[in-house]
Amino acid sequence: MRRSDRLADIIEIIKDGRLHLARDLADQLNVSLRTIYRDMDTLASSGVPVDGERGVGYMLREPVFLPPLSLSLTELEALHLGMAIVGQVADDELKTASGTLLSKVAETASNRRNAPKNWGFGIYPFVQGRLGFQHMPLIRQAIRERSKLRLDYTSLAGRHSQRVIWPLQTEYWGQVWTCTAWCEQRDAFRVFRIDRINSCHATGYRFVDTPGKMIEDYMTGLNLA
Amino acid sequence: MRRSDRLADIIEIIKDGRLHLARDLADQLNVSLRTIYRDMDTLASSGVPVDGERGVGYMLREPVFLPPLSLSLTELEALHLGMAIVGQVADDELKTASGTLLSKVAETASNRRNAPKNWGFGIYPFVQGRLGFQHMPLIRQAIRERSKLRLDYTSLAGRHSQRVIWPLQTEYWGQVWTCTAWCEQRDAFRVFRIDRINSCHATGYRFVDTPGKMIEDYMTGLNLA
DNA sequence: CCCCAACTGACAGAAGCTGTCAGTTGGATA
DNA sequence: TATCCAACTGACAGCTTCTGTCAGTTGGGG
Repeated sequence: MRRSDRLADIIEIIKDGRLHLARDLADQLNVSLRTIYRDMDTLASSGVPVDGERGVGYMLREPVFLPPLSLSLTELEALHLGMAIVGQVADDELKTASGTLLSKVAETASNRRNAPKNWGFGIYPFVQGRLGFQHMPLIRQAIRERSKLRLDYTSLAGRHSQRVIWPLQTEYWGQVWTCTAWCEQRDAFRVFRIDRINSCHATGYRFVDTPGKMIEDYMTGLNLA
Repeated sequence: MRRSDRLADIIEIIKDGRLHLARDLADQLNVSLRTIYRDMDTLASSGVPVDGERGVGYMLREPVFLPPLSLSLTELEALHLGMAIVGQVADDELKTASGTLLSKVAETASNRRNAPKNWGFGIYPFVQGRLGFQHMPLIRQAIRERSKLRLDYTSLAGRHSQRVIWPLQTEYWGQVWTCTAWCEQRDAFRVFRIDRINSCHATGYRFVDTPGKMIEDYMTGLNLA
């Protein structure tokens, strides 16, 4: 087995985010412990964000690593269109992310033959107004971490309420963003318009995926076209 | 210099899409011709789409290669949101591309710690109806290749006309797609609603970027908010 | 037919990789 | 405080791989 292939294998293995001992990697790849340490050194010097801690093991630092991808022109166009739209309809956090993502791709894809300066997509503001964007980063984080949120909400009918919700998913409807959640007060699924949220805070508690209270359960209860 | 680094360099060099002679690469990288041939073999066996033709040189086949990217969680979310929207508002070609792009990313990013099955975004159809999507792949191709198109068009006012246009850019307005082009008949920029295009064919002729007739010129003529 | 430049095979010397061994270090646990 | 763990480091010899040289072949274009 070529050394470079083994290095790729190591990345593949530790990419699961779990802890890995050099000992285990050595066994798995049929090389000596010393070789693993040398490989880790090589990887680190190539910019792979691998952390080794004495007495603990190896882990990949947060950023998710994508191996070399080969994208077709159309896929690149889809990417550009998607990021252009996200840059228009999403909150600042996602806008920034769409920009940095594009710049990472562009940096490496730009010096190809006939690289277009312009990707042939123009996106003009088609969602305007106060959309409650300020709450979206917190809500997204809560969805990721399964954190409960305390909402101060005013329904479309004008009714005011306070809820503790388990945020499951955000939806984009072309005009408004909503958040589907399990509501502890109503003990049922509820969909909240994000622009109607007055305030929104993490409670500090987590929730756990519970059958009957997961986004899949909500989806199956719907009959979409 | 490590061999694996040199292989990366070779990819970097030929990624410009131009023709490269093994001789030149050898000079540039300070190795012998034979070594370049061996490297090319290694690259090909690793799946890099490099084409060598006797008497001609080396070139990278179409698909654009992205080197390993490191994306933050938020960037991955932006990507998922963008592709979800593209999957709703674009034509079949782009829809498919958004799907394959996501699957390529998912395949490699999915087995990370706490990989979400669901990315917390729901996108519901917010653009419906007959939008002239069937013309969009052709238009996009024409923009890429700078091909003139012959249109059969019905304006919103109901006026029927035939045009030869230089397609420059497509725009998405949240409800409709348009194409901005230089119109040979009017000798001016025109914006066409794609859902009002009755038919659309390549003329077989190309146009060349001409000052005053490029998308940048059109953009500077606008005063966007 | 010739030219070009990609390709192939063989071989020996150089370079890099690997395992073994014998350590050290920093953090967590007892 | 001592002990354990597993990451780390340095040295060295043997092995593997890479590399340049040389002497060819092959396929396409003029």
